[in-house]
Amino acid sequence: MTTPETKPTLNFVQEIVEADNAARRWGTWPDGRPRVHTRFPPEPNGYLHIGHAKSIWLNYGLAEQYGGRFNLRFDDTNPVAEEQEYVESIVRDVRWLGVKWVGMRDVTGGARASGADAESGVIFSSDYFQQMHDWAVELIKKGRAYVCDLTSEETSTYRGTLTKPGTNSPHRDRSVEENLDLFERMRKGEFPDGSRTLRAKIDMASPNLNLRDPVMYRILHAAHHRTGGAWCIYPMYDWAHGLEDSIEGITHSICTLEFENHRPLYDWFIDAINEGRTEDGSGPWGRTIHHPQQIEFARLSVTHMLMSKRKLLELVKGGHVRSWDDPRMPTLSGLRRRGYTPEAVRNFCADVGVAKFNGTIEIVRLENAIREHLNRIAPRRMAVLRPLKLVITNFPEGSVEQLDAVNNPEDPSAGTRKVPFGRELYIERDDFREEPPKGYHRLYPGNEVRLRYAYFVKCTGVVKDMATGEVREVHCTYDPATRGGDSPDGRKVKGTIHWVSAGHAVDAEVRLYDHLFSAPFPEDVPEGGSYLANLNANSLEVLSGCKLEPSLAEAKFGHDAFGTIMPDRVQFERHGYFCVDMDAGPGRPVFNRTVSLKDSWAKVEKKG
RNA sequence: UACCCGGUAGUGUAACGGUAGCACAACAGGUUUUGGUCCUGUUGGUCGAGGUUCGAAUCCUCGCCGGGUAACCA
Repeated sequence: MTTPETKPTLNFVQEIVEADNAARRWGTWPDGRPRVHTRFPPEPNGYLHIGHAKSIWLNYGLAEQYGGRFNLRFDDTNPVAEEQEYVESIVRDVRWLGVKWVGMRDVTGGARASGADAESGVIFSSDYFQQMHDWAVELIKKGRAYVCDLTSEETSTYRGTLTKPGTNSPHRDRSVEENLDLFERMRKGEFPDGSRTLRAKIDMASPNLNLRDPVMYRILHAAHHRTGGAWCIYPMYDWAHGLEDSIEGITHSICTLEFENHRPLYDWFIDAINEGRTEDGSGPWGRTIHHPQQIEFARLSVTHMLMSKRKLLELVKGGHVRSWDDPRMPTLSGLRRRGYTPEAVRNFCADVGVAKFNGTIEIVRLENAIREHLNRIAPRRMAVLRPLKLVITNFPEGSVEQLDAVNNPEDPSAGTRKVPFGRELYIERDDFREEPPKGYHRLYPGNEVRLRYAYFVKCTGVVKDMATGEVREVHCTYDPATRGGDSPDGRKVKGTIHWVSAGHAVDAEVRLYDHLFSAPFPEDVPEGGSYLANLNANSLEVLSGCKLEPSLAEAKFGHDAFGTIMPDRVQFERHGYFCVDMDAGPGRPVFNRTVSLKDSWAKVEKKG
């Protein structure tokens, strides 16, 4: 073979995985392929956003491309923050992205799925509470953990600071027997919230604060969304997470950069459990447990957006947006309602790449991704958003023609449709000027333009409101020889504008969106300021009385088997991509603008 | 002023000791029945100083700058 080796460039995580695979570091699947097993471990305390999509794409993508497996696991170790509502929304969003997790049930053929179907295969960390508890007892017996009676304030004081070492807890040297007894009584509920903790005995002088005897269990007499009242002690993230990964046989435990300092602890806990264990189970504590590799990557940041769950919640609660799925939100439910496709979101994630540098992606990259996909798949339609009446004075009164319009120039298989044409039309207000600026190619007195897929028309005059001077109607004549938009005499026009027949137009509401935050870095605020000051007052513009070509009356939004909305998406020619909003109903069309088309004329005009 | 991690065109990401490339953005032109798409071209970069080497974005040292870390959150 003389074919040049096409070496796909790998991101640093893929490089690690490939090196591991080459060394068979994690063994093999029954089919002989090297084992790769990833997971996405959200806490069910908020809605997923575009940043989570990057993590899901990374984790699932790895499993997919290396023939591995992927788990969807809820990290539900804190009963006070977590709710079933979030579980449902997260499952829906992960499914929407096109991910297949181990044990996932697919429902097709128009069947209606149940809640159990939706969550089949989904894992909950809380299912491992008993195992985690047993391992904690083991660490106590090994002298690696102790019950501490310090209050949270005292614990914090004893921990020291970034520059000063901590001090040992006075309870650090309790006997194994006493620790066992106390921990058992913690579990049985004998002590009030916050009165005691189980801590790992590591090193109060470590420069890594995570290693200064971290808390493994806290007492919380709170009902858990899954386990109810079964437990009143709950494991902390650092203790729980590696164990969850271990139990599931996760090979690469991928998380974001801020967990880099936690990796030594992740490793310490598993090593502590493995102390006294052997591969063949001959050790005093039995068989070694699996020890995954934690890998950290840079989380996604996008200009004009916010990813903080807390702030997103504030936007919803504070009424700055309508809901979690407000089309201006960076949530996956918001993007979906806005008209984004899972393909575009995935392409965007692939496009921005994976590295350890904490940067910020320009939002145009996201907009570019959805334009690129919708350009290929969205049917074209004509819609007049800000209507102005156009009267063709030499067109026979009462006559209607059906003209052929191409559905998608990028996709010949999409075919054509008929669009009705008559003497009175609507055109865009912006497509007519009494006094055209330099370089203006659209309609103005004396100028000839093409009505897309229809005829050449020449502007002959205007009708104005006597009182206000506002243009009420534009009058023109048409050239019957140019039917379809071609001139037999070879005469050219500079402009082509869209139109809708006044007698056939469908009235609609159209919602135009702009960045939720006008500042590229909304969180950059002066001392004492709030990111809320960076909200864009014009992020939503609602237009009513828009005129749509009649075929658009049939546009609707549907649902998949799990109830997730699947809106129809179209391009309004010369405007942008739009989708049907879930507020639409029979006889009440409502469209969201997903993203506008690029507009080089607007750029020119702005410059003057 | 402790520890950890980073720093390549405006933005993001490649180059793994051997020609600094790609995408988006910007700019210029071409095609066009969407001022869209598509095509062509242009501008523009290795944080700094030393060192190792025939050769350094890459390895070493020292600076500089940025991020993370002191929840009984994850």
